[in-house]
Amino acid sequence: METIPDLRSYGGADAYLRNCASREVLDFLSSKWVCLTIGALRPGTMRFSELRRRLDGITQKMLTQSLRDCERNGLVLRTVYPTVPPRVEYRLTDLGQSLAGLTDAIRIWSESHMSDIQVAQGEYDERAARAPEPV
Amino acid sequence: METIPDLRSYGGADAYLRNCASREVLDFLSSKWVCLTIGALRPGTMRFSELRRRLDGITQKMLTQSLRDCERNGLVLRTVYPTVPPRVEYRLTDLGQSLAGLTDAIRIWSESHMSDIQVAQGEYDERAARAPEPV
DNA sequence: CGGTATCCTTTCTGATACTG
DNA sequence: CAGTATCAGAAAGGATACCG
Repeated sequence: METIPDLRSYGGADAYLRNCASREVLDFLSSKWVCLTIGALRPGTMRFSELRRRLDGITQKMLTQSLRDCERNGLVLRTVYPTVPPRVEYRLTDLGQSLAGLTDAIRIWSESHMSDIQVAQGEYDERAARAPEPV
Repeated sequence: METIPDLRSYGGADAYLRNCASREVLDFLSSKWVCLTIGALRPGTMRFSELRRRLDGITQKMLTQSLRDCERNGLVLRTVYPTVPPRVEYRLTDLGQSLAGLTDAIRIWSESHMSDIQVAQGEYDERAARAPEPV
């Protein structure tokens, strides 16, 4: 017989609680390059240098770190071919694939609502500048 | 007649480019508390103190900052009732609602795949400990 | 109640140099 | 090619005190 402790969240996990492990997962997914890294790997296998070109502005260090973290969390698989020079390929695991659709949705939302947000920012800043304090 | 410049991304926006404004939007959505803040407001209006209790572990400063940023980006509406003591209510805008489903999906993924990730971490760390360097 | 302001620590990030 | 190592600056985040 199985225990089903709390069906409001999954397996008792609740990211709103500070000590729940899912909070750490969410924090990891919120790091700067994870969304773009996962998204870049979604179509298929890529080499390190290909990823570096795709993720415009990323440094070697951050790409390495992002890929290592993704690998450690089971999202990305790293394959080294012992050639000279070395060839290293990255691809999503099944777990990574199950996430990629969701992160891509966030990225596409960012792209498609970019101008809405710019308008909102402009209005907010103008209001803030016009009414610094009610004297 | 409409101009449709580049259909690979939305309105020409491409978060993979470092200077595209959508990159900033994506970075903002990747900040630590945004996902939980938006998610907490999804069911309806909430007061500051209610949010603070819901987002376990958040400091007053970070909640204020997160809400201000969301407000500035047009995701959240802030309403002040000039009573004593003051009553301040927060709710999602239509733009915020259009995002909330996506961020909630990420949070739920984190909760439902938490144990998969913990297993992956354990395996990765064990491999790293067992093969520190091929001598 | 719902904040601001300040200080301080930690984490993140980038730049640079070097390596098998 | 695909990293690692180190350093320094920037940014994020937290603790605390105070305010209308």
